[in-house]
Amino acid sequence: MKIGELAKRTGCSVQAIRYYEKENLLPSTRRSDGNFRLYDESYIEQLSFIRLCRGLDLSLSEVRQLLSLKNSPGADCDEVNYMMEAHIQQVEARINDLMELNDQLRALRSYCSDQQTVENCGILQSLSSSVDDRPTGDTHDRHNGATFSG
Amino acid sequence: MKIGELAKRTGCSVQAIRYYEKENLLPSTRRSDGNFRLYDESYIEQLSFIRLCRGLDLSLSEVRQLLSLKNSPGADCDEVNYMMEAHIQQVEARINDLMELNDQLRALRSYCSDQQTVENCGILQSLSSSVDDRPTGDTHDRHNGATFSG
DNA sequence: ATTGACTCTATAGTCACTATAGAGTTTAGA
DNA sequence: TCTAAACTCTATAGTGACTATAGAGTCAAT
Ligand SMILES: [Zn+2]
Ligand SMILES: [Zn+2]
Ligand SMILES: [Zn+2]
Ligand SMILES: [Zn+2]
Repeated sequence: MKIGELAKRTGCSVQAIRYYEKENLLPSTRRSDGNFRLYDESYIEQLSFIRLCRGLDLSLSEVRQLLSLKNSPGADCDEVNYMMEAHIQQVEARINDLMELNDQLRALRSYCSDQQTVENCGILQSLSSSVDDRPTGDTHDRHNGATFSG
Repeated sequence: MKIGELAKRTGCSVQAIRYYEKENLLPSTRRSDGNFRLYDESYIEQLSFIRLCRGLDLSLSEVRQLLSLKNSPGADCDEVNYMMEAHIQQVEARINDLMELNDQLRALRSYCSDQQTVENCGILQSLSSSVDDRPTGDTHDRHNGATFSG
């Protein structure tokens, strides 16, 4: 099976598959005479595993860890648990952030009644007012927003 | 006031301020003899406005729109409302996605009881199983994930 | 032989910045 | 006055997980 068929059967894009290979999430395949990648059925499962993890918002680096654990069946699964726990907590923190954000947005929206001019718009007025009792911001970090210092 | 002081007083990084200028969210300033940017007090408010919007997860392009509306006080504020509405809906959709995701993650976590080997880990087993009745994924799009076709 | 569909690599772009290099400027103290 | 520290400047590369594109090659059918 060539890459296009694999893409179609897994719902991935062709470029994503090549990207996963480059990032060592999928092992390199043999190639045809014309240098086309040739996949066997096992790749469907492997790629589906990755897709599933991505659907759970796991980062590629987390998926890489899971894959490497999958390949050491004797190890115990502390690491899996630890990662899942950390991931869940991140997701929950993000949910809390967003819900707080949502409250603020709704409050803001309520400041604007119908058909006013921008000049009198409560939304813009509120956004332009002083910011003293607001949180410091930066609470809405992305999943892997590490500060890389090397 | 030089850029460092503005940064300190607003909680922005120096680079972010320069970035906002480059992206036309902040007007260019006059410069000192040595080509340093010089800001007056009004920039504190302007930058705070931007920060506040960003704290609400508004994209820079949305902030740009708000700023340009702020500068046409006679216009009516339909556009503000429309944008806020769309933004709120995006945030709420994202919250719903994440809550569904969270349920899945918690279910997954419950499959692993204490101290098992990877081989027997319910989490990995579940992730490796077939994917038939799962959603198609790609529901967790980022804020501005437009497909630019130009 | 040619068309069209597919594939290849390499590269640039997305977003909102951060980090760095290498240069110049200003300020304080010796 | 010299110098060192602290600051600023521009320009460029990097972040994540891809998408989009260019320009070339491959393959099957006509
Ligand atoms: Zn995670
Ligand atoms: Zn209004
Ligand atoms: Zn928005
Ligand atoms: Zn387990």
